[in-house]
Amino acid sequence: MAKAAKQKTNSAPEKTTRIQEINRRLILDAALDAFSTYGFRGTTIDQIADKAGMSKPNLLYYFPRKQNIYVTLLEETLAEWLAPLADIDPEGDPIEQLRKYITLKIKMSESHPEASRLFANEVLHGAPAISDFLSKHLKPLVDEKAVIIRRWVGEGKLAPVDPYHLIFMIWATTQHYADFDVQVRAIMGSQVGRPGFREQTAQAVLSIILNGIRPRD
Amino acid sequence: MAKAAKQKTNSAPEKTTRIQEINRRLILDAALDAFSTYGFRGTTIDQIADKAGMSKPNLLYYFPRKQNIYVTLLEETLAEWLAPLADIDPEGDPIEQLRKYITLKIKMSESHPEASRLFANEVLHGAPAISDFLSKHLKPLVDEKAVIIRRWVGEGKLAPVDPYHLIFMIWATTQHYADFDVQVRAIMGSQVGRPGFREQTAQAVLSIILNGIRPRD
DNA sequence: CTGCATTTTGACCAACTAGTCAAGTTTTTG
DNA sequence: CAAAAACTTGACTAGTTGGTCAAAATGCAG
Repeated sequence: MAKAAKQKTNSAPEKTTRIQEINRRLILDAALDAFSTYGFRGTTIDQIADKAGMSKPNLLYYFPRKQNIYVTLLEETLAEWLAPLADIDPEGDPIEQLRKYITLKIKMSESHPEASRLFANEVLHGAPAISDFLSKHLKPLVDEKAVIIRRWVGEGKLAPVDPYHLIFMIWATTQHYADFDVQVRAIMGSQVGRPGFREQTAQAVLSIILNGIRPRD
Repeated sequence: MAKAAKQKTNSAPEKTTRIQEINRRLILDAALDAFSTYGFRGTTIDQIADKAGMSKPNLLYYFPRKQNIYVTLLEETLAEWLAPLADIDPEGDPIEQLRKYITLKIKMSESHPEASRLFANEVLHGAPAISDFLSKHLKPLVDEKAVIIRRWVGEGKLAPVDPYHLIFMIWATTQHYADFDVQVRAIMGSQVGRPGFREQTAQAVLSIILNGIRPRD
């Protein structure tokens, strides 16, 4: 949807200039910061323009509507955010695959908390901009992985567990550290910033979930 | 903070009339609905007044500022929301106590999803209105329960687990079903509404977490 | 270096929104 | 039942915000 700047011709090519590339990036970075902190309604175009170091009309030259910036950001983010799930290998060792997945998600939660918050905010408010994406891309992917997990359970490689709830639990737990960062900090204080905190978190989460789904006799 | 309507005298008593009681309730109910769906900035006073069936100036007669409604709601909600954690019995059986806690949280997530979303939204945006509450009330409570859990671990009644991360995991997982309801529905479809879904959820969550922290030899 | 396309911006507007106010209506109370 | 208190509202204001526009500045191909 996000139409770029005006072009010489009205045909397909959509060539982007050097300046366009730079400025669109500046805008998107600034917008991610703002949207993830204040939400869509709580963010003004002026704020984004300021942060991006340009005038409001100039920003609107690249993204004619505020909504365009928001949707572009979500689209950009979602693919990347879901990649690790797609990477779960049906032929790998179940516990090992899930360990890798959880570890990666915790890393992402630490390195891109704004992306997590942007997404959380959108879903929290009913996902008006991405409900299509959820049903057309997310659901099939999860369904696919659920089949694999269910097979693993059938083969006795995992304790009997509902695959969907397991995936929700992994999402909820890992993203909690990004989305509820303020609360985590209020409770754990200075520990949060310290080096090694992520490893400690990963250790605790992995220990509970993996032991929770390890096959028992 | 939330000052009630004008009173006869300017002394302490703060007596509330029948009408005040009814109307404040109408306003707060309408506001919870709106704030939890659209967030603070996304909700207008007119919206709340409409939903509550009164004029905007009349609403402002009861809550002179939009902020007042919001803060009152958060305060009202938080105490109730935290009660189950406070109820964990240091002398009870660890697994049983945690089972009860998790079950209760999942029930609340289903019966009061708006409250969960209101809170999630506030924390997601940096908890500007309740950071005091977090450090002055939530932290001490969690610290207190962490000591208990740590003792349980020491006594060999639970597998070695960091109490804070365990509590975060319980919060994250249970509240996920309220906060990310749209996503859960997009993926699990019609199952979500069906009777027994909550029991199925509770079963899955309990199974993973409790087995994850059950003492191992 | 010249002419055209691209980029940038100050000034502006219309819609929206939190909050005010004075004048009315209803409820309570002595 | 009359006066006082409590409640209700239409009309309004001031500030904010998304978006427009025409004109100026800059970049770039030949």
